[in-house]
Amino acid sequence: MTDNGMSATFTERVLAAIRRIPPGRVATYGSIALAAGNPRGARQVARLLHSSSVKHNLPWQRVVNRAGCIALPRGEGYELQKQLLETEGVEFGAGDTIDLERYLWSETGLPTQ
DNA sequence: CTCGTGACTCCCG
DNA sequence: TCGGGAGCCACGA
Repeated sequence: MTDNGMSATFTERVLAAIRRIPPGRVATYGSIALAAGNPRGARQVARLLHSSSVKHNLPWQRVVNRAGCIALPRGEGYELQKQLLETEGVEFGAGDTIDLERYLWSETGLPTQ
């Protein structure tokens, strides 16, 4: 009771941040964690996605690693994620990497060129 | 309470 | 250039 219900947990904020990623854009685990208030929570973001992506109906495909690559292994969602992103207009370059300079979504105003 | 886990990331050699 | 190791930390059992 000492705490009011307004304080969202890290998890809640992560889910909210992921939901804010617009179609055709991507975010990294680290950027989501940062937006959720925990710059070191990248791994938790990954874990949350793994356990709650489908359950919470999240745009999980818009989260990639810092290198702009899909983190999922081949055959375990990799192909699906890539296709979902391409459908949204995200282009993949050599090595199936996404140009983060161009597609990375930032919540802080984002001057994306 | 403790312990294992993980779709990460950074730092070295 | 590339790979391995360690750090981190919330969540579920």
